Amino acid sequence: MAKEITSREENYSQWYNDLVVKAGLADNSAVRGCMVIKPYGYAIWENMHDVLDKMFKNTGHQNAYFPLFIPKSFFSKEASHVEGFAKECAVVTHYRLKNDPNGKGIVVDEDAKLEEELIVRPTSETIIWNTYKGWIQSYRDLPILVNQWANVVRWEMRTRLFLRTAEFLWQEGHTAHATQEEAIEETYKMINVYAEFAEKYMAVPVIKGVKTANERFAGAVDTLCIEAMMQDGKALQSGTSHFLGQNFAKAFDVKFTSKEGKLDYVWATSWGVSTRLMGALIMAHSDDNGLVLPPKLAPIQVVIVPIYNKAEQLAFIAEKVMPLKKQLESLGLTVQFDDRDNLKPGFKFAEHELKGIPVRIAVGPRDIENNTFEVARRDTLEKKIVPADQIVEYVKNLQDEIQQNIFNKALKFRAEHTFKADTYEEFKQILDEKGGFVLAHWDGTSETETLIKEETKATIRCIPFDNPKEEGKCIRTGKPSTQRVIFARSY
RNA sequence: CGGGAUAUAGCGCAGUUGGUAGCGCGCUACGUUCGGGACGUAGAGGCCGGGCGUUCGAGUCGCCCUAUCCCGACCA
Repeated sequence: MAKEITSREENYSQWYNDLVVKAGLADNSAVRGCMVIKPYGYAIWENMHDVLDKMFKNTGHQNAYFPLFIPKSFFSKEASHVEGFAKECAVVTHYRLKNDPNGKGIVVDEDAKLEEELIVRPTSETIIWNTYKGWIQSYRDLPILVNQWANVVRWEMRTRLFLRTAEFLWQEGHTAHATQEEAIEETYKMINVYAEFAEKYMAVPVIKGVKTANERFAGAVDTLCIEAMMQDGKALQSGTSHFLGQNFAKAFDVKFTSKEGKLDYVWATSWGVSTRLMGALIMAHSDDNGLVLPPKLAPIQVVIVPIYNKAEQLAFIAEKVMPLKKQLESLGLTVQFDDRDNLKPGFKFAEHELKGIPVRIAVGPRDIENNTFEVARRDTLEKKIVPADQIVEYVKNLQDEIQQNIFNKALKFRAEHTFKADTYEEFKQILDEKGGFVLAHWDGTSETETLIKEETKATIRCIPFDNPKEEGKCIRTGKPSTQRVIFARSY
């Protein structure tokens, strides 16, 4: 019986995959590139969902739901949106099956061909804007601040659990505004919500910034994003918020009468985060013993393991543990008493570490005798004997301490893996040998960015808000530049 | 869509020159264990991805499908 989690240093992607599967988060599905989220993984997603949902509602948004299927013609209405999304989509062409006339099995009934194909949504801008057209006549109908929790499908050629699956769960906010200023404000507001969620709940430090034209969402005027660094030094785009200008309003002919009685197109935003956040969470904190979950999102925050060899002993321990469990629960903590009798304590310890449970309390004869508990924290793996009268407060504080500690650790890691490069040689060397974020000058053109991408596989992750201005020369072309931007290889 | 690989028990794999299927883990029962991934004994579990062919005989050889994985192009 071995844990068989590959070491991070040896093969990062294998380590990641192993962890996702062994920790009971997800499996590869029988359907190509899709995933099965297991209950434990889903519990984490549910916690993320609940926190985000509350944050959206606190910023004035409401939930709604739109169709899974989108008529093909909707996609041809916004020109650049077609470019970006017309390709890798699942397409429904028929609506009926029949028994195979030549033998056994079921075949598609060719007589049941759809007049117009339906596209399984890769994102919902088009169907939502088609709907908004009917909702908006006057400035009094604005703003519309709607969010949708849904699944979407993008038929990617290369897939990876959580990071890029063919089907994934996400939320997409779609807002409509009377003015450009208000829409832009909304775009910034939501990227700030994402950043706050990432840092305060996921304990993942992120950089907020704006995407370059190359990396911009298809159909957007501007794309804001949060970028996180994984433990292999690669960047992960963790959330985006788009200012769509009037592009979709024009494409779907959504006009409103302003206060002044003038007819104008409405201004739009869209923003989303997905189950990819699960990947970020895993890759940002976990170690070779398994997951390390931030207490604020852990499905189980405290696990209590009894150590005993006779049934009476267990009963005795349970008697001592139950009041503690209740006390901790009354403080809002989720506590599990792991009294499974077919497993040894050592096995349970390893399993709870694999699952990333922040705090483990062990209770055995020794503790009963001394009136103590053994408390182990997942982030540092340190163990401490705590007197019974201090245990509740200790465990409560430890939750906050772990939350803070793993954030600090990730922040430190990012700082240690962020470099400046002033020449192209230096730039490439850092990418190959150290990885991480490279701050470098760039001449501001798409052509140069594409060139650098082709030559080094690094892309501009974002231009951070409040980026310091600095005179310099583009590392690739030598042309003048006014600021450094963040380059990195990414997922 | 190119290039490579794989498909055998729930999972991970072995299976020689073709002779009718095995190992480890897990699972079930009982017993001993229990402060860092225990052990013994006894069990259960397989249309060898699908189809066609070669052969007395195919997990093994040939052809054709299909699916999955890895590397590219694409991407939250």
